[in-house]
Amino acid sequence: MQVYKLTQYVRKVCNVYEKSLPLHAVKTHKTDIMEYDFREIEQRWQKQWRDSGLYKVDNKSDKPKYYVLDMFPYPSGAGLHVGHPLGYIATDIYSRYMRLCGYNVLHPMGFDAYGLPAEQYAIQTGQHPEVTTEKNIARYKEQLGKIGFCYDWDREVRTCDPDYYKWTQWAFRKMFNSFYCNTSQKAQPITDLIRHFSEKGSADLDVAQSEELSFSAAEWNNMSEHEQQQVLMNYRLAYLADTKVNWCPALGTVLANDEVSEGLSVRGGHPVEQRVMRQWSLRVSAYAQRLLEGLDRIDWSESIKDTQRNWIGRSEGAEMQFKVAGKDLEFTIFTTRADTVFGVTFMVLAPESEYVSHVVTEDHRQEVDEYLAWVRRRTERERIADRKVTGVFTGSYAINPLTEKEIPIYISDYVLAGYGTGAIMAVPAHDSRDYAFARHFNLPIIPLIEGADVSEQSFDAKEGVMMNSGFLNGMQVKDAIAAMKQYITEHGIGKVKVNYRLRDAIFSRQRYWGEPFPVYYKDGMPYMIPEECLPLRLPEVDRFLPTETGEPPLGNAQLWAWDEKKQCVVESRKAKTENGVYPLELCTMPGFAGSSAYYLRYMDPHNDSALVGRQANDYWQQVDLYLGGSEHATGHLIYSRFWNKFLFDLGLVCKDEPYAKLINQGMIQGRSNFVYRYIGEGATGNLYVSFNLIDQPQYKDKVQAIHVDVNIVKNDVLDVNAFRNWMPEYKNAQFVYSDGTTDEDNPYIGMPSEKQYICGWAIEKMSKSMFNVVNPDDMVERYGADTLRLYEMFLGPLEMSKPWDTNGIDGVHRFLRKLWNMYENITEEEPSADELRSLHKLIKKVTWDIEHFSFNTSIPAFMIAQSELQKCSKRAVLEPLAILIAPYAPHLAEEMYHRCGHDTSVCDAQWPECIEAYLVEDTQKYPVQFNGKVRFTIEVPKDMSREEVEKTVMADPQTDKYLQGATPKKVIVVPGRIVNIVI
RNA sequence: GCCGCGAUGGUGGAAUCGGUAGACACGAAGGACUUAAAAUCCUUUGACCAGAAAUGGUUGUGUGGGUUCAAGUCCCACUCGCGGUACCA
Repeated sequence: MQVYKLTQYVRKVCNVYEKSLPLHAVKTHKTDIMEYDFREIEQRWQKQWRDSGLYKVDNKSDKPKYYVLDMFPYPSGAGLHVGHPLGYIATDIYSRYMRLCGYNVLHPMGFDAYGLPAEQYAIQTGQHPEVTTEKNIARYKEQLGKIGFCYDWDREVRTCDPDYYKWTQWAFRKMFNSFYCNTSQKAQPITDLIRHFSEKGSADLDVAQSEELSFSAAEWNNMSEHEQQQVLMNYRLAYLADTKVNWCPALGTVLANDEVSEGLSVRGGHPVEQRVMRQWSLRVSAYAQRLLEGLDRIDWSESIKDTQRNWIGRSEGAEMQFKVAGKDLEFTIFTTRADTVFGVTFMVLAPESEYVSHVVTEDHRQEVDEYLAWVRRRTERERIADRKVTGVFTGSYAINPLTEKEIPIYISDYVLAGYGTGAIMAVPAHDSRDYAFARHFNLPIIPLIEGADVSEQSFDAKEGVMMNSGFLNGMQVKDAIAAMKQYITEHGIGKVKVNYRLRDAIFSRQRYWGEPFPVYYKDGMPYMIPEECLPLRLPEVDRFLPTETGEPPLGNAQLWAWDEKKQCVVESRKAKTENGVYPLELCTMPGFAGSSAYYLRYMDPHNDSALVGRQANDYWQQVDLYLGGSEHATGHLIYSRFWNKFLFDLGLVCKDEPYAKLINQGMIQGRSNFVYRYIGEGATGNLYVSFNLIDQPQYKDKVQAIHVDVNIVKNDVLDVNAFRNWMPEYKNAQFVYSDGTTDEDNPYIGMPSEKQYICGWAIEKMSKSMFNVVNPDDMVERYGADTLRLYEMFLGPLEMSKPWDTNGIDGVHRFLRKLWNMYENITEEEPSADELRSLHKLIKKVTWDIEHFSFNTSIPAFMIAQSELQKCSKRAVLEPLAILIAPYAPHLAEEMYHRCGHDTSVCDAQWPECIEAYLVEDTQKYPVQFNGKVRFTIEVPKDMSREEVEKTVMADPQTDKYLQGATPKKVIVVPGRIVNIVI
């Protein structure tokens, strides 16, 4: 008895062990059918493709071009999980399909290799970020390589490669030397502006600028070089300015708006505070209107276009001047509700507004200073979390230009310095924020729209008939806005103005691992390193932390000064001692610098005289299909469009939009599993209750859910031994199994028994901390790349988020094996009509699916065709079938195609054409409905007329049964579809 | 709050033009093969009701209305979930 149980135990342990082995390794040998040895097949073909350069792409071809791009991955230390390749598989399918359709397809891959995580890791471990980055990239490439993508690796780019960042620096230099002309609506060389200044000063100028300056030509010409440079900074597209920035103390750097979410850094979740610092910025706002208009001409999802429209935030309104009572001072506000001027009962300035110091009266100074200090102390996060009304009276009054009444001027942080003019006219009756403020400070609220009840809340809608508004009374809101705009323009009180929410991008990072700026400082004034000296290489530092004096990490570099004469980098200390040697910029560029134009570099990756050669750019034009996550909507996808438009203005690229079509893939979520630790009375912390029991009275609310590694759970059944071995704290775990028995009822502790421990589950983000990460390598190892590719697509629609559950993968693996078995003995027989119908049905379906990016629906179509053609071994069917599946399962397809007698790659075959004639069936099935309910179906000849179908149905004996003697009111026959009899 | 997306069996999902809802796959149950297990194959599988069975019926796509001969699909109102964004004047 004992002996028997022991052998049984040994066997079961072996089985558990075998489960983790590749399928083919445990398969018994079968002699009747050939084995699907996916490992051998995949490795052989991957080598063959590599050796033959099958995926090398040429910039010259008679074929039409097609450019497919995946979003630039950041090579993280964690490697890829199964969610990452989803989009890459989709684009790979599309690329292979387009190649089969006769296109010259560019499908490159590279790495966004600069970034915070590698540097944080360097700070912690002292390892150079270059070393870890190199290692991570190698790992990524290995993982990607196993999945069988058709990337042309000769075109790989890395943002941290000097040959690459040379062009990032080069573009920055160009931006520095450009300004944006509003009249021509494009970037122009700064030399044009200098000429204008020397001829006309600031007159007749309509350009993008930080602030409005006014000077004559004479004044300009009398300025020192230093002063002129200072003025020019107001117009450059890459400019240095004191800006209110998001400072993240934990990361020791400034972050862009899109890198901050709810007051925390997106990377790492550290608190962020506001600070004023001298930073490089890119004048993205100059392009706001073009970025907005461009959206109408590109094929992107409506949701991402909407996100960008909101981010750009165009609003049409008016700027108006308000005089300050008793002072020779007026200030400007921006409003979209010019119609509400008669209801303005107070004014509000942003705490940072430059007007503040001018309007504060002596007796209010202390109170105001205290308030300003308090506002400054608050972090961004506190401000968002705590929305209570705060503010302070300045002691001054403004004069309403229409009512001539005096109204108090307040300061409050609900008015933002960075938007409009940093000052507003408050209309409490029709703006909820002004309303809350007015209520708090007991300020008057004057309703301006008939029927609006403002006793409880403001009436914010832009509709209704005006009242209490002088000459506007009786007008509709829309008309009143127009009328008021005209009035203020004519009376010189203000002007019509369009405002954008989009702000300039802060471009400096106080970090090491990024592109160095090609900039040195002469008397604090920045100068560009000559173009021919690029790239300016990232120097070595001995530590990656800020210097003792608080300078960025590059301050630690020994070799980091510019010798203007020798035109080279020299020892940092010489900047203090030698003439003609100047300090170099210590900040580096942000993450989006290197990813803004990478798609252009892929077109011509080895060109050392241009970012992209004219010919290469003319050939590839722009990205035809871009696929990636929607999280880049307000970051990369705006910057990249901006960067491209700038290069377009300079005549360096031929298209003003980089990505013609954009698809956002959904996220692959994790499916987490849980065990339930008993924490009730007498708990030892060692007892785990099966999921199906946790609602029973003795366990209810007495268990604690704990994440368990999904890799030791199958179909929600826990491998209890693997669990005990998983972590030391679970070594002595005891279980209450699904049938209520415990380990004590099962004397052989440690023996896998029939008793099952059922785990709970939840759909969560795929992450290490949830123990739900599934690795693509493991999937390739166990099932093969082709199975993984198919299963990733099979999971659901590309654009939708969906959970990963490894359990379903067996189904597609079985399908591939069955498909493979059809190719054993291929014959030259003529296919039957049925076989041709199955094949051409499939051709039609798969072609439609790929063209509509509906990859998930193709897999069932293949499965159905496989089962219909199970017995077919005819080359005339099997060969096109191999081509059809080639985009999805390239290794297997290659093998099958060669078995059909070819010695060239299936990649260069021709996509089969659907011949409609084969699809035609001679009969047609009609579901017959009575009052919309299907009762039976009839089968009639295909070409039967509507009348005859009706006659046939009415003559059918089953019809009498459902009519029950009644006469039909109406019989609807939809040819080829349905019959509905209305009684 | 605002904007966008979504909701279909135990699970992932299908239904592409308003025309047989639940294809395909997983899971589950039962069976065959096997000393045994794995693998493989076969059958059943939305729910409910009737029947020994064949089968027949009712109900059913987040909720409530509507349009239509016919609605998962179109219209109106709402609920919940996910993502983005937030004093943007």
